[in-house]
This record gives sequence, C-alpha cells and structure tokens, in this order.
Amino acid sequence: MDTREKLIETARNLFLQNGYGNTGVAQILKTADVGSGSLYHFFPTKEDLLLAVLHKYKELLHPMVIQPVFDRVTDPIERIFGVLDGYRQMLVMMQFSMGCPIGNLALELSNSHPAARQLLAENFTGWRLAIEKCLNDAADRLPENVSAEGLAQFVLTTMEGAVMLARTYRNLEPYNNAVSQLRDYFDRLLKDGTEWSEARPAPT
Amino acid sequence: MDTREKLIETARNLFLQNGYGNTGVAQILKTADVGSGSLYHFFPTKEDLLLAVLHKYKELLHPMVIQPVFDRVTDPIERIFGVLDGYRQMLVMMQFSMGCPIGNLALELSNSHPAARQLLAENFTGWRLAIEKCLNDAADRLPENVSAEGLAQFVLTTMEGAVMLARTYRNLEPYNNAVSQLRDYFDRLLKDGTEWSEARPAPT
DNA sequence: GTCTATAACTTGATAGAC
DNA sequence: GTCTATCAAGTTATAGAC
Repeated sequence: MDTREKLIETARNLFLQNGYGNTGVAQILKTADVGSGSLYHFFPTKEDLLLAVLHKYKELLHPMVIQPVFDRVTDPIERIFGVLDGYRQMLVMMQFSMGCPIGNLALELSNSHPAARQLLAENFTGWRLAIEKCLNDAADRLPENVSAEGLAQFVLTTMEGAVMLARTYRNLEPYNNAVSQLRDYFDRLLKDGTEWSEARPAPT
Repeated sequence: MDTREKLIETARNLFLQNGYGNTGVAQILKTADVGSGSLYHFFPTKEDLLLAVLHKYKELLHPMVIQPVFDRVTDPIERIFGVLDGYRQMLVMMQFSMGCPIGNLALELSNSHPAARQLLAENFTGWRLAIEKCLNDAADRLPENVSAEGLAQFVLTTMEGAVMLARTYRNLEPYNNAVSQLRDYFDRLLKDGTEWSEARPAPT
C-alpha cells in the first residue's frame, strides 16, 4: 500500500475512534509510521486529509456496506433491514465505541468545515439512494402515493438516531427498538392499501 | 448572576456552538469575562465544567423544552408533535448552526468521557419519559400492545436523526420529512382499532 | 518522496499575591 | 474569591537536507 493510501486509511480509523478535532496530526503520523514531510507532501493541510477520507467513504459505501448485504439477500425490503442489521453488528463488534462514521463527523464538522459538510451530505445521499432503489424495486407492494425518496430518508434518519442512542446508552436496546418500530411501520404500509395520509404542511 | 452560574451558561453556549473539544478554556473565560483563577476555583478541570453543564441541561428540560409546549397544547399526541416542532423552530432560528445539544455532545464524548456519557444518557431518558407520559395519557387511542416506552424512544430516535440530517444538508426538508413520516406512522397506529382523533384537523 | 528539526501558536492547568 | 503571570505539553505547519 502506498504512503498516500496508508495515511488516508490511518486517518479514517483515528477520526472514527476519536473524531476529527481530537485526532492530532502527530498521532496519525505515529500510527501510520510516516514522516511529517510525507504527509504534508500529499495533504497541504489536515483538512485536505479529512476531505480525502470523506471521498474514501463515498467509494467504500457500496463495496463495504451495500453490496455484501445485497449479495446474500434478494428481497428488496429485506435488503433494507439487512443493511440496518449491518450497523447493529458493527455496534456489537466495536462494543459501541464506533457509530456511523459519517454521522459522527457530520455533527462535529457541519458548522465549521463547509467543504467537509458538503461531502458528508453526499455520503448521506448515496446511502439514501441505495435504500431508495430497494423501495422502487418493491414499488408494487407499497401504496402508490408513498414517496420512495422520503421513506428512504426516514430509514436513514432512524438508523442515525438509533446508532446515537445505542452508543450513548452503551446498549443495543435502543437500536433494536428503533428497527422494530420501523419494521412495524413497514408492515402497516405494506399490509393495507389505504391512503398515505399526507402530513399537514409545516407551520411557518 | 453569580460567577459560577455565568461560567456554566457561557460554557453551555460555546459547547453548543463549537462542541466540547473545540471550545478552549481561554475562550470561555474571555466570553464570560472571568479570570482564570475564578474558573478553576469552581471547576478544578474543564471536564468538571462539562458535567455541570450537563446537569444544567437536565434542569432546563422541563422549563425550556417541555412545559412551554404543554402550556399551549392539551392533546397528548399533539404535545409530542409540538415538542418536535420546537426543534424545527430552533433549527430555523439558529440557521442550522445548532442542533440538539445533547445529541452533539453524545457523539463527541460517549467514547472518551464516561461520566459525561452517563449524564447524556440521563438527559435522553428524561426527554423520553416526557414523551412517554403523553403516550400514556393517550393510551385509550393506541393499540393495547404498543409499548409507550418503545414508541417514545422511537420518537427521540427520529428527532435526533432528523436534526442531524437537517444540519448536514443545511435544509429543513429532512426534518420535515421525518416528522411527516412519524405522523403517518402515528396515524396508522391510532386509526388501527380505535376512533379517529378529533384533536387535529383531518389530513388534507 | 521522505527525513529531521523546529517555528509559531494554543492548549489546559497552576502558583502565589491580594 | 479573584487577579496576574506563567508553565509544560501539544498543536498545525514549514524549511531544508538528502
């Protein structure tokens, strides 16, 4: 693995564990066993390294998060819950020390780092599109006036909130609960052909 | 306002805007116009100040977040959506620069600061209990086998995830969407078995 | 492309006078 | 209880040799 790739990979892991601000450049260098000059040759600033990490996450979304699930599950609705189960497994495996890497960085950086914020949003959108595709593949089972985009975004919302609570409580229960509730919602959507009740317009 | 209280209030605001790690003690001192010696008289370490801030949030939950909504809305289900609307208003007012203070700190600190993590969990629990009470007050309209605790936690999950997405996209749409979906879920729950709610206008 | 050394600065925390 | 002055350590980033 070349030096540039090693730096991105190391930074990705450390940002995931400690956040961006709490990860020092020196720590990255030590962990990657790379000299200071090398880093600043590839990445003029620490933020440039951050942006490279966020690009990397975009590249990893399908091979790491989506495709493995799609390979072993065919039903489009079950694929969605398969992806959610992947996050559950990660929480357990990492003993709640890591959540969704994008969610972590989103809250830390969306105020202060506009370029990073943009890439984080693109990561969210990529995730949502993958779920959206599943919903479109199951369109015949969903009420006609259900918005695939809106529902896919709601799945993302649920996942991110659930990961946050599970990590805070250091307990899987909030995550399992959220997935159960979402499953119940899906059951009710799939079950009856009744009208999607459009929510009231937001107050101004 | 005494110095101790002023320090807590200042730190609370700065942590909210910049996070814990990115807020320097010097910055707190300058903003609060307080000398270094005073701070360390009340709070031996920066973390002690953080814990005081988290205690403050627990105290503020009802007077600031819950009670104002309960005072102007009586229907228990509408109270829940009233609380959610409060967060929507905050996102707009603060132009997405601030989300849920607890959620922000939860992701930043739950790995590295166990004492803070515990207090963050207590804050979440307090919020959930307020929603849970609403659900119990509306128990006659909900299916018997619905767990008020589980559903209340799902509301919290949705709110936190929705705030995260809205801040990342710097757009209210993900938040409105999540609330709409949650409303639709509630409609399907309420409709299922019991009478139609007269507390709010029928969906258009 | 990589190394060493270091500049310029900020951090959290402390000591002691008053 | 508050002030001033200061500490040691850590931060990002740079310069110049190889």
